[in-house]
Amino acid sequence: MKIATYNVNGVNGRLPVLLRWLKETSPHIVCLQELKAPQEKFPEKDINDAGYDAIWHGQKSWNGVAILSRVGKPEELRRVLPGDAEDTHSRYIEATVHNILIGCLYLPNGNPAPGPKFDYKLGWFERLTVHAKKLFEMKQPVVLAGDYNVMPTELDVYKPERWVNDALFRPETRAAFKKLVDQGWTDSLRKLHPGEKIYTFWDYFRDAYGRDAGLRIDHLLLNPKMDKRLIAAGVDRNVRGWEKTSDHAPTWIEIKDE
DNA sequence: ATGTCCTCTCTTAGAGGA
Repeated sequence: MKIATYNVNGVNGRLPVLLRWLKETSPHIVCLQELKAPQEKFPEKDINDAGYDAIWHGQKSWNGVAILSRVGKPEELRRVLPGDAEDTHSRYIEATVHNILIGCLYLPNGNPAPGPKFDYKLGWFERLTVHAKKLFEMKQPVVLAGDYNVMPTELDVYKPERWVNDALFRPETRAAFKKLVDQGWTDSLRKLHPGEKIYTFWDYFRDAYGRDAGLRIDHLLLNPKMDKRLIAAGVDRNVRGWEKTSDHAPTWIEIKDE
């Protein structure tokens, strides 16, 4: 079974790309981020016609997350990350799918740093870490998938020295990611491809994709129950080369069926 | 500083976000 995460950068503007990718690769469960669509403008019919059930949490203009499944309708558990009643961004949705707990997240970008946006990012990260601790301790297999807006190590950036002051790579951000992973989570792509240069995002600027000036910022973290079933992991980087494509590429894991 | 692409609006150009 294949579980994927994909920051689509506008689910309606990107619909042909999304549908083509779903058709060509047939992932069983998909986490989407950056829908950039209000709740009522999610293309539910097209998604259903492609063979997927979906739940989503939209927002006008920005953010927005969804979980798609062709192995049973996602049973929604929550659509807000706990810990801040004032937080109105739609950046988290969680469901049980096929007896797997799926957390789909879109962590704040945080630029410019330092500043209020960076503070919001670190605060969100802390709330995620608190919530993840509870999920980690569950008996069920758990996947925390999404756009973390973090390059965990220098290996995950085409030119680390250029990014040290950026919110995606500052020491505080990397430390926050490490604190989360150190609860015991498996960084699935890195586990199966240690030492390998893998990117999931290439800027639209200056032909970043053509130059392979990329970043690895989309991650699938697994608890031990899920890690045991991990078979393969990768990035559909060719999708980044399609017309009218997102700046992210779909990132996925393959797991053993039980 | 810049580059590009998305969405929305006091809309067909500019702002905000990434």
